[in-house]
Amino acid sequence: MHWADVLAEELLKKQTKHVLATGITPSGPIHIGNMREILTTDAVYRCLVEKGGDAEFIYICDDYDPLRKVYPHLPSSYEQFVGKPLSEIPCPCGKHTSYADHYLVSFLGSLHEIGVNPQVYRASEMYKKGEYNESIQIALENTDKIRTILETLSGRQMPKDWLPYNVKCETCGRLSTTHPSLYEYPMVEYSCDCGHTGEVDIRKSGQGKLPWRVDWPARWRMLGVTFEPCGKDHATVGGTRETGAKISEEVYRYPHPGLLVYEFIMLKGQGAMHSSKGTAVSGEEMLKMTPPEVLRFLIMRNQPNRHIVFDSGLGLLTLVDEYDKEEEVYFGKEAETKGMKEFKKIYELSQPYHIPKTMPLHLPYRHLVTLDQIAKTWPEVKEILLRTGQLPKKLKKDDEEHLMQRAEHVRFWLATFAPDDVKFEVKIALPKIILTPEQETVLYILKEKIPDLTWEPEAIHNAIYEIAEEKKIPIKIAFTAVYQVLLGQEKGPRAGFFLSNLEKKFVLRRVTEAVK
RNA sequence: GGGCCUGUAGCUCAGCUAGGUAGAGCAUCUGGCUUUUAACCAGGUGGCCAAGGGUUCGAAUCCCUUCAGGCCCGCCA
Repeated sequence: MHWADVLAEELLKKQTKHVLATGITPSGPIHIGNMREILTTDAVYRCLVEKGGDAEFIYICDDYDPLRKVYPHLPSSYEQFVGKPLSEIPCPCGKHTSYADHYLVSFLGSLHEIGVNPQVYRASEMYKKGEYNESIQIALENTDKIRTILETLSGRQMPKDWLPYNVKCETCGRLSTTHPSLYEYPMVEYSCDCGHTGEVDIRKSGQGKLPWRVDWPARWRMLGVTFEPCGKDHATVGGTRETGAKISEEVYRYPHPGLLVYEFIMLKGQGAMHSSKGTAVSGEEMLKMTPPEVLRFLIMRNQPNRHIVFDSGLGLLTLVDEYDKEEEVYFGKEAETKGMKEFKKIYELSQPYHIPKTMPLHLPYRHLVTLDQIAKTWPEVKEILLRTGQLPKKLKKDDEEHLMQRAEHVRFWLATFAPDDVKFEVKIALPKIILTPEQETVLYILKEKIPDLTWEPEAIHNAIYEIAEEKKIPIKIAFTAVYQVLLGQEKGPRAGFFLSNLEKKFVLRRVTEAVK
């Protein structure tokens, strides 16, 4: 059984109604770990629904969290906002209502693209609407109990006058610089590093927030959460997962949800990825270089508790090939290979939206890598494909959209993470090169031959090969001559195939020019 | 120190949430075809499944111990 089915069945054994939650702080661009969290939840959600469960998938945007620091992606002027809730900081681009919204909007866009559409809750609104008020009161009244839990489980010492409540300073608007000193229902006294001292009435909403370790269990009860994945960093002994579960049961009297721990996604050769440290590959980039169904595939085929190594180099092409193979197996075009597990379910879960009724048109992904470099836009790529008969004349709309989307992902990859040895550029004019006499001979004969050649990969390749053989010129020299003239470099994509994708007229003109 | 993950062919890994004759891709070798670049097809070579113990008729798979590597342990996926 697929892991998501196993999890769904475990949940259904307890009850049929479920709320699956995921919470992500919009403090910066989405990163790769967010992708895993959200897709893991989505997988369980889909399985629950499929099995007749009454499931709800919610995403809680932690936009009431304070800005921790000036992240690498922010201008230094954001120093002044450190400590303020993300929902009350201006948008970096000026187009959104707040800092949090800026990232939330693009985050939701990303989610939509990978086929995840949860119900969105904003922590800032929940606090301001007073939905947290009761939880805040319960927390404050159980201060000692919470302190004991945190101190015994996590082993850290809390300050003497610590309260499970972070006041938002009425003067400077910061959450992280205040020090609550005394709670006496309904007032909390506090002082702030800005010099202000005062007190807030917890019956009024939006005056402060619960610290993360308390906030998390509080919302489980408020929203009836029954399942929520969390990263391995929370899963350590004494971590938020453990304290949260205990606070949930002992303070909020709510059975803690299933807290699935998932492993991190590592970047090949670079270890785990971190938003705060500035990542080598951001989630945004990962999304732009990996077709959505392939990104889902990567997550779905791996058990959550196993780490994933993402290779943004040539490994990405292999991943896409593996996905295509899986698709062929799913549609019965390829035999299932031994050790291929749960391919049916994995394929279905990999679809952002609908499962295709018939197999989508396949074009080797590597092929697109070449074509994208010959032609600059999709219509041109399409034209080549049609001219060379690599696409049926009557291209289905779905297939075209799919191919076009893949071509775009390839283009992004080429511009960013593709290794140099797959890159080339067809030069608009004859590059400044010095040809050896042997190469000139090859090109001269080739020029004579081209007009009568059928413009097909094999014919072209054979023609070049025959010239070399006839003139006793090493094959390699013959091929480099062709690459020199067109690309200005010694290597390139497989020659026959490559030239057949270029226009015959163009090649003839270039070769003629080169031997003039 | 603690937690989790990993250790299977030369390399990258699947198989371990159904215990039942060890799998794929790449590399290599042979042939098709003296065919550059990660070319294509057919076939071959190649593994004491990290080590040791246990459960079992039977273990890569379950349990225990050990060794090695990775990640995490204020906030962070």
